[in-house]
Amino acid sequence: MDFSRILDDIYQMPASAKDILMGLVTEVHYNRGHILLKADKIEDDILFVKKGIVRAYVLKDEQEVTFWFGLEGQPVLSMRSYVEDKPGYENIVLLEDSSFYKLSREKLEALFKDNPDIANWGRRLAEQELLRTEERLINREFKAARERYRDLLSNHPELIQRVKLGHIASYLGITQVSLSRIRAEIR
Amino acid sequence: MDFSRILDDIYQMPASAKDILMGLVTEVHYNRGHILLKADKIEDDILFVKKGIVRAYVLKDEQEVTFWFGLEGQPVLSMRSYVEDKPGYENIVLLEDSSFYKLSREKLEALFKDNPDIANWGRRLAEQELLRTEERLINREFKAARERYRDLLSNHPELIQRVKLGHIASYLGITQVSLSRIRAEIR
DNA sequence: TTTATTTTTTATCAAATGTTAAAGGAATCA
DNA sequence: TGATTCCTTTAACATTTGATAAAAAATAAA
Repeated sequence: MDFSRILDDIYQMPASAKDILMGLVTEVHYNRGHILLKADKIEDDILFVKKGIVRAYVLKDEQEVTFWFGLEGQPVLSMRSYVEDKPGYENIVLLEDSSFYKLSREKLEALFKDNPDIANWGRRLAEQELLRTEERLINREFKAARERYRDLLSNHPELIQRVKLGHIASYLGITQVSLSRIRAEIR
Repeated sequence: MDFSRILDDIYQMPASAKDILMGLVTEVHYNRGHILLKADKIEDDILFVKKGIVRAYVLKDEQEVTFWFGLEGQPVLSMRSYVEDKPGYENIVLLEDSSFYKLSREKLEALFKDNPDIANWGRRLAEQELLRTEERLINREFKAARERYRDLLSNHPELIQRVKLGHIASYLGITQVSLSRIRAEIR
């Protein structure tokens, strides 16, 4: 997915503003297993997945609790670094060899102050992530794991091919054994 | 909590921009039990709690699943109306007689386009809510109900006084009976 | 206050999920 | 190919949570 399309999907800016962001972006590539963001570190960049897939997790008594998968087109950022300029809580690791569009947080912050169109682009980015995050929260709050697995199957069937079931179970908030039972039931 | 303080806590604007928002705001008051936002309706306003407390819930097979409590100073909005101008999924009801600061979403949207300072204020509002929402999601994802109840007790002891335990149980994602068991254990 | 109503706790039993261990499959590498 | 490693499923048992009902406590109404 190209960067121009990613920008437009968030907020349609005049060409002048869009060109500034297009000029700022760089591309990076890492292999499967690379840790893109580290917990307890202030992250200086925000990224967008060009190709590949990433997994966000938090450590809980030696266990990795997965709370997000990032697919093509999605923004990857340390929320607390982005919003409060403080160390974040999440680790983000590549599940496949992946490439990203990268923006400097510092430069972006300066543009927000200077350029009203880019400020509105940043506003829409946050608003859209906010809605998605609240929807994930509510989904989790009121659908059982069984139902959320079915939703995953119908909305993101490719995810189940590309991601280990242990990670999916952790994302659903159940053990891998329970997920196996659910899968056996459905078959 | 006064509106000027609420604005400043989100983002410090020059007086000129702040005065515009101060001029736009109105105050409203409703009694306990009043339904402030209705599911499946496009909401035209966004509000901030001046005094009182509200509860957001979604209906799930005749049952109300609580996913948020709004205390003094917090923004109250239909997320999907605010972000996508579509009907929302949540109901919000007053748990006490409460008063609010109210802003027209349409006028606010126009100001975002016209006024860069207000656009940045709107950006910060969304970013801060985003961080809070993601933290709630992660908390829920990796802390057991027992631990989250303890957190509530230490972070918002007043909530447990002001809100019925049935609502708290629903917020924690457990039955009222389970919450009673947890409370009995802790004593 | 007394009575009625609502909310919270306790008890009992059933159902769902977790834990641990072992077996079966799939993928990787020499 | 065969051996090794990693991933997924299955089984057995323990623990937790839910559902339902009833008792106790708290709140509201007469």
